[in-house]
Amino acid sequence: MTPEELSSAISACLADAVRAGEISVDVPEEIRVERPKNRDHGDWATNIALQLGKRAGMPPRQLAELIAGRLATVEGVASVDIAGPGFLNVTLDAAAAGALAKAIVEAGAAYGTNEALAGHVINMEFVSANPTGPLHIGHTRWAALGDSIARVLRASGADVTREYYINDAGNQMNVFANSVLSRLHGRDVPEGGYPGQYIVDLGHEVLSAHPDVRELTDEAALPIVREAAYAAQMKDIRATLAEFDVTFDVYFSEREGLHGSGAIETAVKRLREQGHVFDADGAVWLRTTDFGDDKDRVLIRANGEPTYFAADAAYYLSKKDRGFAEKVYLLGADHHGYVNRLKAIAACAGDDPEAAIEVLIGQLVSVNGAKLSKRAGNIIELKDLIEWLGKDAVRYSLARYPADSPLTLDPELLKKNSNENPVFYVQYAHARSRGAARNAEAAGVARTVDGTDVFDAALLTHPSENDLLAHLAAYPSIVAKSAEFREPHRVARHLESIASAYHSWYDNCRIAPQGDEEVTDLNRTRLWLNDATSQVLANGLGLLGVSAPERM
RNA sequence: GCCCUCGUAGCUCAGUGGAUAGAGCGUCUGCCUCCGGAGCAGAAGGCCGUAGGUUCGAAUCCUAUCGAGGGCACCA
Repeated sequence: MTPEELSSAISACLADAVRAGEISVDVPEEIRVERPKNRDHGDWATNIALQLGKRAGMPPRQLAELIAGRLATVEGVASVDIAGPGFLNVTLDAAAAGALAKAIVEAGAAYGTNEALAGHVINMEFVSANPTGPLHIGHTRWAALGDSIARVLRASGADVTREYYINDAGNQMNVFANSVLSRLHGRDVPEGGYPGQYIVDLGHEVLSAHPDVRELTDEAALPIVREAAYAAQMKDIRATLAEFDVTFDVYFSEREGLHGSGAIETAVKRLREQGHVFDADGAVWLRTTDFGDDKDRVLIRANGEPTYFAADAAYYLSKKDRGFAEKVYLLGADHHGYVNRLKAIAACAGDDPEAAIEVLIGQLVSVNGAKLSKRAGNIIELKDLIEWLGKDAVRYSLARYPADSPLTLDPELLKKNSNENPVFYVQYAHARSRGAARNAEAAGVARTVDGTDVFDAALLTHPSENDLLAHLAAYPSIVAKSAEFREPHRVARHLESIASAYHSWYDNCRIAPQGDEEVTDLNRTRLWLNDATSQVLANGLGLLGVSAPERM
């Protein structure tokens, strides 16, 4: 019996009591069932009686008794106790709890997926680093978390598109091109240009593609250099993201998608039709103050050039037109002033901003003692971070904390291949369970005998088995919560609990027989539980973009 | 000035109304003739920034205050 099944069983008990006229209260849709910290409080506990007591006009303990009496008769429930002011503490039959092990193995990679967000069509925009330089530490947190959030949302049934917005329009591209051009001629970077050795390297790349570019006048060379350097830089960014196991479904070019296609002009026109555009001081404005912004924003400058804000508006409409009802923006803490403007755009476009736009703000992350990249001009490059600490360690340590907490990573810890390092602790649990399975197989233990599954859940009676099963049982609801709150760290933390429960179980319960002992059904049943643990760890690590090694 | 985020163990951080506030690291004590000791079992360590409020119950919600970081462009 899973916590979800127990939850609906309690719900049914309540509904039954209502039908019988013993209480009068609205039965909540979802009843939270939690794993109590104290083992004396049973396998699962709920405070539903405390919550409903007031509404039902009945002392919580009395309400708890109505539920407990019914719940105790449910198949798989061994006992129900009422504790304290009205907590319900439920203990399951070993067989009812243990059946889960087989169910997990049979579900495989699908265990933990759910349909809570089915029907949601979500666009997630993140990273969106400018194509004028390499990815650095400022991009890593959202790269890791954004990708994991997308995976968790998909695991909950959502239709997610990961999008990277390329700021390839505007003056910065010419500044970038001028920097590369200067370096390629051996000159210093002009005032306000981009520093860093990588600009020189880009120059070399441009030269190998266009050997004669140095013969041209600067004016003639500039567009060639710009396009070649831009392409080379984007290639570098994509390669780094690939190394980080982060993939995007869409790379959206501002230049092609908005400026080249006339989308900005169209967007201004559409917003004007909605009645929120006005002209003043020679410029074209959007009246965002109608929707909570603290000042109106310029769309088209007095000189006729569209602002960055106009591009934002057009980009919003592009997402809307492409069918994304929900648009998620993952931004750094330095962009929070942007949120109201963004929502005002949605409102001006006639959408409900709260439903259409979700902005997640991430605090910056720092790494103690990280080497600054001379190549890229004294920043910490993501590429270097991956090479230094390893992709798994970087991704896991970022996924382990919620985005809004300021974070300082300790590289000395991350480099350790031991239990001091949480990523290795979890990966090791997986590798160990695979090793245990190999060992069991060598000892003649198999989950099936003559084509028939051998599994007797009632044999899983050890307290550590009960504990491990409960942690495995909670996994799907952790994934669902993780998707609901956009917080993959919940998955990471739970995997650590599972790893701990597994190690403890491993220490207490042998899977393979010892010495000359016969292989028993207990060995076979435990192999199911072992393999179920491997499966859940692998599924969870997969959501975090971290590998689940067979051996370490 | 206005706005946002964060103050929890020595350190890095979980914990979005429930039972004795948790994990990892660090410190201390035990456990390897037997499936991976990259492990397990245990100990010590807390005025949950501070002060009020809400209620059966608050680290959690509200108000104030102190501290840290960030934001308030016809820049991109």
